[in-house]
Amino acid sequence: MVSRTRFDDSDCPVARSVDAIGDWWSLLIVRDAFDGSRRFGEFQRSLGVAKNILTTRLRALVAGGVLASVPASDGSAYREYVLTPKGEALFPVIVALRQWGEQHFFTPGEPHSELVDRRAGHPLRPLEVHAEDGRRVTPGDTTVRKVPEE
Amino acid sequence: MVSRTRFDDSDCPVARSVDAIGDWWSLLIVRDAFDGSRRFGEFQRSLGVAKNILTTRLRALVAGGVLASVPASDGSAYREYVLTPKGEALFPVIVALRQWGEQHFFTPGEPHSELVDRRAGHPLRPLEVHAEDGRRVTPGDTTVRKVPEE
DNA sequence: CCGTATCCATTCCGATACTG
DNA sequence: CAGTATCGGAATGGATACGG
Repeated sequence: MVSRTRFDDSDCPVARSVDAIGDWWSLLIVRDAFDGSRRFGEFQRSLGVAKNILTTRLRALVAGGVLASVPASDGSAYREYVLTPKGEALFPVIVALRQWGEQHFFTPGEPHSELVDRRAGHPLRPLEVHAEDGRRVTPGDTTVRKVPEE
Repeated sequence: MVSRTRFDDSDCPVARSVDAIGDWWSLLIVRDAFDGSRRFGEFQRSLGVAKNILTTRLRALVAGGVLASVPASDGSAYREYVLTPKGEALFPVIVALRQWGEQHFFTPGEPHSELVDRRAGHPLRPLEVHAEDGRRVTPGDTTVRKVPEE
C-alpha cells in the first residue's frame, strides 16, 4: 500500500518522528496550526496546496494524533483542526527549523515572517542544547548510544 | 526540472529550511553525519537507501552547503562527507526531532538509540524555548509577525 | 569500495469537476 | 465553505548492471 520507505520501526527516534510527520506538507500544516490556522480553507490558502492533498494530510495528522478534528467554533457544520498536546510538543522542532532558516536563507533586512514573544514583542532566544547538568553542548560533545547498552 | 512545489521563495523561514533540506532521506543523512558517518558506504548501510538516491541526496546537500565533500581521511581516492558549520547548525533540529520521537513513539524500556553527553554519559536536557528576557515560552505565548511590519 | 547509468513500477501531485 | 472523486503526467525511488 505504501511504497515510500517507512521508518516507523527504526530504533532511531529521529526516524520515527520523520515517519510520523509524513511529509513536508504535513510539517507546514503543523507550522500553520502553530500560527493559528484552524480551518480547512485557512490551510489551503496559506499553503496553496491542492484540496485533495490537504484532505489526505489532515486526515493523516489526525490519525497520528498530531491534530484533533473538533466541531467548528462558529457553529457551522464543518471541522476545525487543532494541535493536540502531542502536536504542541513539536514546538521546538518548528522553532529550530525557523531559526535555522532565518539564519541561513535570508539576507539582512529581507522581509520574512518572524516568531515573537507575544508579551514583549521580541524574537525568541536561539535554541540551545544543554547537558543534564546544564552545560551547553555542541554536536561534538555528544554521541549516540544504543539503549539498552549492547 | 523539479516538479515538487518549492518553498525557497517563501517568506517563512520554516518553509525555506524545509526546502533546503530537501526530503526525509536528506534529513536522515544529516542525522547520520551527526552520529559520525562520513563515508558513502556508511550512509548507505545505515539508511538502506538505493545508491543512486544516496548519490543524489549527497550531491544536493553539498550543493546546499549542508555537507562538504572532502578527500577521504584514509588516503583512498574517495570522498568523505562532513557537516559544514551550516550543517552543524541543524543540531537543534535533529535534537528536537529526536526528543519528540523518544517521548511519543517508544514504550518505556523499548530499545532505542539515544543521544548522550559524551562527558557524563547522560541524556540531554529537553529543549526549551525562551523569550529574549529568559522567560520560558509555550506556543500560546508566541505569535507570528511579518517583518517589516506591514 | 564508490559511485554512475539505465530502466520501470509506483505514486504523488495538481487541476478540475462535483456535491452538500 | 469544506470536502470528495477522478484523471493524467511527472518524477521519484528502488533494482540492477556497470565502471573507475
